[in-house]
Amino acid sequence: MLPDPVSRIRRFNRVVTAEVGALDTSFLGRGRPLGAARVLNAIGQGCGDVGKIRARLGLDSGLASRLLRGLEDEGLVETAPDADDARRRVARLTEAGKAEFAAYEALSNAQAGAFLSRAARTEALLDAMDLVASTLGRGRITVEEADPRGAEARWCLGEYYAELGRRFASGFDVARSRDPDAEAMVRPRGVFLLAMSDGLPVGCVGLKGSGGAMAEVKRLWIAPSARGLGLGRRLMDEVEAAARSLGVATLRLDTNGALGEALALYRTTGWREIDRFNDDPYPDHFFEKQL
Amino acid sequence: MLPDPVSRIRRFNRVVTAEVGALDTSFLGRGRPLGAARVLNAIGQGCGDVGKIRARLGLDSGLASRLLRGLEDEGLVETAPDADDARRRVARLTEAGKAEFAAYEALSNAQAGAFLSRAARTEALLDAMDLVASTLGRGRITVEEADPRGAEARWCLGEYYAELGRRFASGFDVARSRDPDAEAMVRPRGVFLLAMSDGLPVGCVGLKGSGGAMAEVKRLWIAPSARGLGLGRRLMDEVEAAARSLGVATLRLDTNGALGEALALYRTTGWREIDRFNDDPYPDHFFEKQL
DNA sequence: CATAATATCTGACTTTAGTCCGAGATATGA
DNA sequence: TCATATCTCGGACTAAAGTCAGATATTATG
Repeated sequence: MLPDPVSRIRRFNRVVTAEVGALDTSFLGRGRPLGAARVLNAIGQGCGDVGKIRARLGLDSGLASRLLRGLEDEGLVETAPDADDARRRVARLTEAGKAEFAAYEALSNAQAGAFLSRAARTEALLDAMDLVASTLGRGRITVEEADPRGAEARWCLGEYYAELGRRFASGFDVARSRDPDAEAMVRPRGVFLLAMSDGLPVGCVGLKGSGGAMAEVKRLWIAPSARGLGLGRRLMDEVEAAARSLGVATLRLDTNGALGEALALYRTTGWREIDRFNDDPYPDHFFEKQL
Repeated sequence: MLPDPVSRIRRFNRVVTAEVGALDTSFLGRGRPLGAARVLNAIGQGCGDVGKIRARLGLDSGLASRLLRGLEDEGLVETAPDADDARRRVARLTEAGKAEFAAYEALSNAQAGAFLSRAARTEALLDAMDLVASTLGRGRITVEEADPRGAEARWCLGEYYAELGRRFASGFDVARSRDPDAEAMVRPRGVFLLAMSDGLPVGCVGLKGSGGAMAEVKRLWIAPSARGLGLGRRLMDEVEAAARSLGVATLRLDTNGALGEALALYRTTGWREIDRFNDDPYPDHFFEKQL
């Protein structure tokens, strides 16, 4: 019964509940009760609707209202009725509120930095934390359209290229590949989708279109921390839906036999293997799907 | 600034505070306030002294006393003065208390099991959880003497042999090695030390003695999740102290060049490389240290 | 337009956690 | 032995979190 899986999970819970509170005490560092600090931070992160705040923090309507009033009395928050539906109210930070929010952020960053500077084997630890967080937070992973030239997208693509370099026997050099220009992956020609898990990008896929009835799926990548969560399938479903919304009737893609998970995914989701349709040196498998 | 280390840590904190509470709600599942449930569980885990409960849970003396009284009123706990020092009181579970404790345990196990059954890539996830938990809980790692024939010790030794098998080009077969019999690693001839991190064994070392002035350090192993925390050095310090307490004047050990971390440790902690002193087929480096 | 549903707010309330202090019993050391 | 320290306990208190039942304003619906 010793280090069986269940006792390992329970140990993780024990340690984490004991230590994470100590690790990030930023919510308690400025002489304000936890509840008020949480509301302030939710607003600072752009969650202004009173109802959303309630849902996000799991608060009773009365309690939420009173916490908001407290922040208003402190001069940190202003509320106004929603323009579309005057029953709702929207809260936003005043200048003083922004300063206070920034102070919380700085505290939290400082504490995370201090923890990191004490840790050994930082990269392995961060990878482990990413894996645990992605698994625990799998239910909150969102897929959203993004600009392929944005910071998150560029980071994902960089990781994707690096992984191809490791997995292809010949390595991988973007310059030798038929790299789609970003324009082709932006509406109205195409789209670029990012999977986000609590603020961390954990996957992407691009649709490279030309405005016609045919488009190509490119750059499907899942972060190592988020594999096994069914995210590849989800991204493919979403990119297909986006393709339909753009009037695309036929999808194509190319890939390499070294990417076994991807091959398996395509083969079980209605893709048909076809003949080579380009002269890119890297792919050796070609697929098509009618929408 | 994107997936920089600090934001990865903060994401981990966010996800874990949001999810771990939901993951293990066993302390709230039986209609008893958190504080009372925590005290009951501390007692169930053998932490009966009132003072120890206070220290472990970080409670004020008044609060602890009141929670205990509450559990007594429920008929779950009995207290009695300590035999050695009648100022102290010791609490123990009644039969009803044991049943209640078992119910909490069952709840917690069921929830951990349910989480596990939903997770993919279980082994990688558990390894990541171990690594995170060992790092976060590094301050609470204890080193204690244990029976080398106990379950924890046997598990550590099994992991140690498996690792040698992976790291030696020739593999490793215990039967071909000069395996010390457990008797030689038990007082008064020797000792066996276990490093425990929140209930999980994360390292071991043995001292094989014969009752004379010479003894041999064997089986130094650190769990992958606990490497980089300085635990090897700590175990060696403790085993040296134990050797001194047994009247040992000279320590020896053998090791293999494939175990680089161990070699580096010995070379920087006062060990002197000497000639081969046995005919074990696996070691190729031999060390000695005067105490 | 009347009615129902929705969103927020307020006031009154309870529960839980936590603090402070002194009392009483016991142990320790000059 | 006597002062002092230690340990637990209970009383009085506060703070924070959470609950519940209207009140009010707005929007949706037949």
